[in-house]
Amino acid sequence: MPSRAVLARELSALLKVIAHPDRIRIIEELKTGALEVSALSDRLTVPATRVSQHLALLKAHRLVEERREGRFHHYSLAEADIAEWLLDGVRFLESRRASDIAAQKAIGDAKQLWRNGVESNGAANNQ
Amino acid sequence: MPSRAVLARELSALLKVIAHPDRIRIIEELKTGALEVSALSDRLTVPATRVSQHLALLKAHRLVEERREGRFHHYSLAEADIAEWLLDGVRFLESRRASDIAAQKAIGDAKQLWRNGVESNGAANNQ
DNA sequence: TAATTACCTTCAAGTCTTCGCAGGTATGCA
DNA sequence: TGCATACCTGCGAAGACTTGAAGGTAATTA
Repeated sequence: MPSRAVLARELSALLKVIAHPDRIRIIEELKTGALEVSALSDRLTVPATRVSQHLALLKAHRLVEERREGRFHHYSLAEADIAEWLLDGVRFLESRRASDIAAQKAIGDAKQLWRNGVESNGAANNQ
Repeated sequence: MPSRAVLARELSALLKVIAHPDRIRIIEELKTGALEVSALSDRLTVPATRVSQHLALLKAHRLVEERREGRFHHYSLAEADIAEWLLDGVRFLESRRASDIAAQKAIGDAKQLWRNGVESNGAANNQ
């Protein structure tokens, strides 16, 4: 009987692991197949040391798997679902961003009206 | 043209906001309707000050909305989608936990066999 | 008016994360 | 054997997050 509190702790631990720009990009890059550290380093333009540290963390939480071949370490997603789920998050974010831009425009329009001194306008009593 | 890097930064910022046990539980509680601070404090058994601080953060990122009525502040989810999305994450976690328990049981069984010295058993060569 | 309730904000301490660097290991090649 | 490549690990500084305490505000009640 995993209590809600326990589940929330575990989920937050998982989210914390994912919640880093570099690590999100690593997961995205690995969605299309395994890559080695240097390749990821190039694609993200992030020092290989840092990539390696991120990968160690992702691996510790079993989000990626390591396969060694000679001196190369190939990393791949341990669970493809997670990448899909992440992508849903991106979609959510993009729709929010779109509405942000609309809201920004509305504010801009309102300011424009205000500057022009159109106080006879009935819709000017917000805040 | 939001670059991948920018999107990854924004998504990680959003995930960081969500990635806290208390805040995950707050989002879960609000899924069924608006609640005031003291009600959340009771349900999570977390000091009201802390709940208030979490809510302020969630509100700043527009994950929740505030409606004031007398001295009560009712909070509700600003975007229902996000709760659904979170729930997908929980499901993912639960399936992973289930397989963990299975793996754990397999290890336990193996240890049991090992203790009993049943080395003639063909299925005893996992790690 | 004074007290109470419900909530908010600021602050300081403790903790956790991130990052580059220096120094390691393991593999391959000459 | 020596050297280069590909990667890893430990360390410490800088910064971010979490938390309770103290001291607010605003609305209700006596």
